[in-house]
Amino acid sequence: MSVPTLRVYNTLSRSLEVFEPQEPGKVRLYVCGMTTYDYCHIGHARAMLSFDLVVRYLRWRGFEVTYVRNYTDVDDKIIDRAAELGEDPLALSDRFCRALDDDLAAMGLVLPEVQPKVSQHVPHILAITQQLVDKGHAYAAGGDVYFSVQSFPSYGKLSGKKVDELIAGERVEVRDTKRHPADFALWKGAKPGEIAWESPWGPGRPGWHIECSAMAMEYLGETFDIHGGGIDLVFPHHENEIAQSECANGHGPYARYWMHNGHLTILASSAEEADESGFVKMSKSLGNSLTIRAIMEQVPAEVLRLLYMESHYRSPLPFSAERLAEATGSLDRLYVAKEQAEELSARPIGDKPEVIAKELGDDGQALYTLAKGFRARFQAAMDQDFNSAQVVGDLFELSRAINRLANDKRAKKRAEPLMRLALEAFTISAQVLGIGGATPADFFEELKHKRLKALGLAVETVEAKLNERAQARADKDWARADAVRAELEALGVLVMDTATGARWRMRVG
RNA sequence: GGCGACGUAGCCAAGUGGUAAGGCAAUGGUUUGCAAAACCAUGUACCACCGGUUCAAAUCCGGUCGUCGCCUCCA
Repeated sequence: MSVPTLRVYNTLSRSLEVFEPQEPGKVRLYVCGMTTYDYCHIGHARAMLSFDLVVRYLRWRGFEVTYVRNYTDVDDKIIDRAAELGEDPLALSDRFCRALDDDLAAMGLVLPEVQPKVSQHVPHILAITQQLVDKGHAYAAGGDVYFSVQSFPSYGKLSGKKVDELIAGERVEVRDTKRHPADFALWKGAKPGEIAWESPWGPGRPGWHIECSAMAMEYLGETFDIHGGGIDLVFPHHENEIAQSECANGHGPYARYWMHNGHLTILASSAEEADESGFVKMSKSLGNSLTIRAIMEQVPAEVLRLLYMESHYRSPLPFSAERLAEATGSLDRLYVAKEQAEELSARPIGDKPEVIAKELGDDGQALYTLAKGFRARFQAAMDQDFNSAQVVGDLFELSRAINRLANDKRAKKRAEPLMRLALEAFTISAQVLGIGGATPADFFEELKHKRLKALGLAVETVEAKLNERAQARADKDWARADAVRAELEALGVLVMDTATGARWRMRVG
């Protein structure tokens, strides 16, 4: 038997690697956070959720994780937006930092140990810049300071780009002040009226990439384990981070494993955006973004989580209203099963699950096998580059086994030990995927509440109709009862008659 | 054009060389006053295409086509 190993896809090597942290048992992780000039959209949420999964799993796996995620609060876009609104740039970014905090908290993300901001790390940034100038890797030009890509022979090792080919690219910003078109600003001289800090090269502010190097190294050291971010950051952002950091330090590696999440894509809204597949990346510049808060008004946060966890974090994820509705139904299904399991495990009967499994025949054995093996299968799947999709599939199989047993009147009475075992799977899932941890009743309530609100319906309206229907049913006036049910359905309310009275839920989509 | 990723049933989606999880949708059934939910049953997916390696490939290699991403701000 080999020791179970965690394998991680490393963008640097374009392959799955066995994960071994620099210091055994401890993981230092840096994730590129958001530039806070607006509300975050559900594409950003995917990045956040992807690394939330990574952090939670590493911890579940026994690693001690130091998680750093920054806010980029000094940036051209922030400055532009602030100027537009006549607001102080730092006040504006602070406002959106807090909005982001609210969004992420609502989604139940674990909090990083450190959440540094660029504006609080300018001295360190200047120190690194000075170091790079001193070592001949950077040069001042005008009020700016540029990093010289030609001074770093392995420039391009992350993205697979070659410096020579970047010259040819017409898309590289051409400025006379730069020695090479691909050189990038470490420090940008301030234009009149712009937010600025003093520096040996005059007043200015940090360039885009340097802040992550400064913050990552400040909290995690010159070499740390994992650096994460969206796939779009590979070039130039992460490539540049490597260059400037390894040159400043005089050694590599900067980050040992580079992890990148795939994009959320969305059906193109306009013809000129549309291509063969019809799906394009969600981004603010394409004007097709849906904010996290807008989605969370419609459905519980866990729905988004399930939707994301159903795909592997590196795959592109086509988002649509239909898929959101589908995920809502799927999550509902999981909670129906969980509720069954909770109800049937309420009263302990004191028998061992394996004994009960035998007693209850095939269905009992099936649930026992699925529930007992869940932890091992979970780890095997997650060890393979965080394969949450496989885990979700397993959860559905388990749910079906729970429901099957719960349908059997005789088995019901004896199922407690098995149901208890099955609920452990939900606990694991809740800990790591953040799915299935709520009390079913709470989940159903939240879903109802959000759907009603989205549709502008009052609970009282629904309840009045339900009462009316209950009366009609009591009178055995089926025509009347069905008519009321049809009215409710027209409103999006689905009614389910149970032994303990009618229950209802909101249709989604 | 360069670099990278991907191409699995109507849709979404796992798959760590040994003959394909799961979800949605659909059809039939059990259940129900009728429904809904749940359960059962039903899908031969030429695993994009063409070659190659192997006793054995969706899985490895090469080529072709297609899609997406990056090469400009971007999670």
